[in-house]
Amino acid sequence: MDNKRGRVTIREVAEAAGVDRSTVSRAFTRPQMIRPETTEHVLAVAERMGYSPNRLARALSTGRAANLALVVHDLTNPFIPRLIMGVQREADRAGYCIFIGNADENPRDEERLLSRFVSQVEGTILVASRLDSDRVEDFARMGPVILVNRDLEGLPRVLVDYTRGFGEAVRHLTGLGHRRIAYVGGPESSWSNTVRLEAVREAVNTAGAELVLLPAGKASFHAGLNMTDEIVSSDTTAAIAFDDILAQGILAGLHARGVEVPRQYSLIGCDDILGDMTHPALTSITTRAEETGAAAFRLMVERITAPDSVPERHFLTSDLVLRSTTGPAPDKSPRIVS
Amino acid sequence: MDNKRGRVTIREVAEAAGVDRSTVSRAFTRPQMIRPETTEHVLAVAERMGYSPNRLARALSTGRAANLALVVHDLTNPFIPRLIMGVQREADRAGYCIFIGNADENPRDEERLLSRFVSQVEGTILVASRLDSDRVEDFARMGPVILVNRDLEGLPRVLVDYTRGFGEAVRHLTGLGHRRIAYVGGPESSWSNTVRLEAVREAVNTAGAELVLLPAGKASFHAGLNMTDEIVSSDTTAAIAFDDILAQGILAGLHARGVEVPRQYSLIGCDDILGDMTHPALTSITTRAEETGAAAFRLMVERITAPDSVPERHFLTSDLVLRSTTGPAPDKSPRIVS
DNA sequence: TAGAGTTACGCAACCGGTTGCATAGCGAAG
DNA sequence: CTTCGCTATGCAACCGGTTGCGTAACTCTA
Repeated sequence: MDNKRGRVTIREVAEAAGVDRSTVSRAFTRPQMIRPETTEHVLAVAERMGYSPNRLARALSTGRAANLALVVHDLTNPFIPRLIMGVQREADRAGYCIFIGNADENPRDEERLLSRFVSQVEGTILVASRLDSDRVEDFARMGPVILVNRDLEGLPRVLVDYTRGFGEAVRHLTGLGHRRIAYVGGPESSWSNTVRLEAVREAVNTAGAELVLLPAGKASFHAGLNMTDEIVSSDTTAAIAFDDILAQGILAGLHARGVEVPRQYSLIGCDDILGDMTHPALTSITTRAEETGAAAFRLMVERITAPDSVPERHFLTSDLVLRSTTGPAPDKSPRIVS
Repeated sequence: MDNKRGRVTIREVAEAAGVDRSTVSRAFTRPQMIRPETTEHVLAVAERMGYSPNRLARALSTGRAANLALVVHDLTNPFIPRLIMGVQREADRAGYCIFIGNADENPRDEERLLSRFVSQVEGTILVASRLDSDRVEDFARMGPVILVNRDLEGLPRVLVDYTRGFGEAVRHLTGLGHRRIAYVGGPESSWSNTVRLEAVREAVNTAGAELVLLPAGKASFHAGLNMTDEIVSSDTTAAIAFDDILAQGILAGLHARGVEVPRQYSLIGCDDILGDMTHPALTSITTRAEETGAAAFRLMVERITAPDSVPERHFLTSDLVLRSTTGPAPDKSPRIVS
C-alpha cells in the first residue's frame, strides 16, 4: 500500500484485486468494457485502499488535463470574484479545476502567467485581456482560448451587448429631464470601455441629448473621487460611469463637495456589483458577472469537444437596475458651486 | 517539430540538437552538470523551436507539481481577493501556479474541491476552513496543509493576534466616553469570530466597560442591515463589528433609521478592506490580507522543504486604522428613537 | 606514458496512468 | 463436435519528462 510517495497507485490496486492495471483503469473510465462483477470488485478494492486516480498521470497520457486557466485583469474588482464563481459553478459539474492568474492590468505579467499555465490546462479564459492582439493569437495557437470582454475576430468570446442597458439608462435620464449627460470613462485599453462609450454615445444621440466625455483612465474608487471636480464643473446634471467602483468614488466625491444625489445630480454605474451597499443605493446597468463566467466555460467545452466549429460570439444582454441615485434634473438656474 | 499534440517535446529538441533527452533536461534543470557550450547550444535550439518543458510530465516524474491549491470560504468577501494576491505575489517568484476553490461556506463543497486538487498540487492553503478537525487532519495526511484563520494543533497556520487591534479599538472608544459597547458577531463556525469576540471581551473588561453581544450569524451586508434594530435598541453607543462588510451593512442601516454616525453612534469594522469607500469612512482594525496570504505561502514552502520541522504558528498583528466613524459618546439623556 | 581521478554525457528505468492490439474462453450456429 | 464471432481481459507501448548509474574521454600525477 505504500510506495515512496505515500499515495496508492493503480498498480497496487491491480495487485490487490488480482487484475491488470489496464483493468483497473477501465473500471474507472470505461466500465462498459468489462464485466459488471469485475468493475464492482475492482472499485471495492480501490475504495478499501483509498485509491483515487492521479490526475497528473491521467492528463499526461490522455492529453486532457481537466484544468483550465482563468486570467483576469484585476482581481480586486468585485466583478471578478462573481465571474469566477460563475465559471466554477459550471467547471465543478464537469470535474474541472481552475487556475487563477491576476494580471494586474499588466501585459507582461499576463503573458508570464499564460505561459506558466499552458502545459497543464486544456484551455484558457482571458478576461478583459490587455495583451495586444498578436500575442493573444499566438497563445490561441497553443490551445483553446476564450475571451471575455474583448472582441477579437476568430476567437470564441463572450461579450455584453450594451445597447439595451445603456439605452434604458439614457432614456431613463432624459425622461427625467436631463439634457447634458456625462460619461465617465474607464481604462483606455479596455474593450468594455470602448463599447460602453459607443453605446452611451448612440443612446444619447438617439435621445437628442448632449454627451460630455470625462475620461478617468482607471476604474477605481480614487479615480472616481478625483473626477468629481471635473464632473461638477462640466455643466452636466447626470453621469453614467464606466463601472460601479468608479461610480462609488464619484458618489463619495459628490457627497464630500456637498452635492446631493439624486436631488442635485444623478448617477448611474455599470456592472451592478454593489447592490444597495452604497448610499444612496446606486442605480446601475447589470452585466451579469456570474452568467458571463458560466457562458465562458460553456464556450470552452464546446471549443474542446469541437475544435473546428466556427468560433462563436456569445452575447449577454444588459439591463438597467433602478435604485436611488437618479432623479429629476434640477432647475438649471441655481448653478452648483463647490 | 510536430507530433500529434502540437507541442514541441524534449525528444524533438534532443534530436535537433544532436544530444540525448537527458542532456536537454539537464540543460534546463541542472546546467552545472554539463559543459557551458552544450547548455548554450541546447537552449538555443530549444528557443528556436519554441520548446518549453511540460510541467505535467515534470511533475509526474519528480513528484513536485509546483502548483498549490487555495481553498477559501467565501470568494465574495473582499478580504479574499487581497489574500489571493498576497499568495500569488510570492508564488509567482517561486514559479508556482495556484488553483482556486470557493467552498462557499459549505463543508461538502470544500471536501470535494480538496480531493479534486490533491493529486496535482504540492500543498493546500485552507482559508477559514469550515471542515471539522478530523477531516482537515485526514487531508493533512495526504500532503502539506497550511491553515489561515483556523487554529488546529499540529498544523502550520497563520493567524492574526487581535489583542493589539481590538485593544486599541476599545481604548479608543472608552477614551471617547463610550461605556456600553456592542460586538456584532459573525459566522458562529468561524475561528476568527471566536477569537475576535475573545479579544474584544478581554479589552472591554480591562477597560472596565460593558460588553453587549449581538450575533449576526453571517458576515454580509444584509446581515448587518438586519442587525440595526437590535443595535439601536441595545442601549449601546458604539459597536465593533465582526468585519467591514457587516459594518457596512450596519452603517447603511443606521443611516436609514436616521442615526447619525459618528455623532449619535460610533462604529468600528475589522479587516480594513473598504478604505474610505464608505460614508463616513469606516474606522477599522486591519488584519493585513495580503501579508496573510504571503505568510501562508512562505509557511508552505517551509513545509515542503522541511516536512519534519515543527509546525509553526505564524502570528500577524492587528492595528486600529482611524477614520471617521467614531466620535465622543453622545449624552445619554436624549435617547435615540427610530 | 601508464594509471588514477574527474568530467560530460548517454542509457534505460521510472513516475502513474491510458489504450491499441492480441488472445483466451465462451456461446451460438452449422 | 468443429468453426465462427464476440467479449472480457492482459500485454506492452506510450505520454514527456527526470535521474541513478555506467563509461568514454580528458586532466593530472608520478
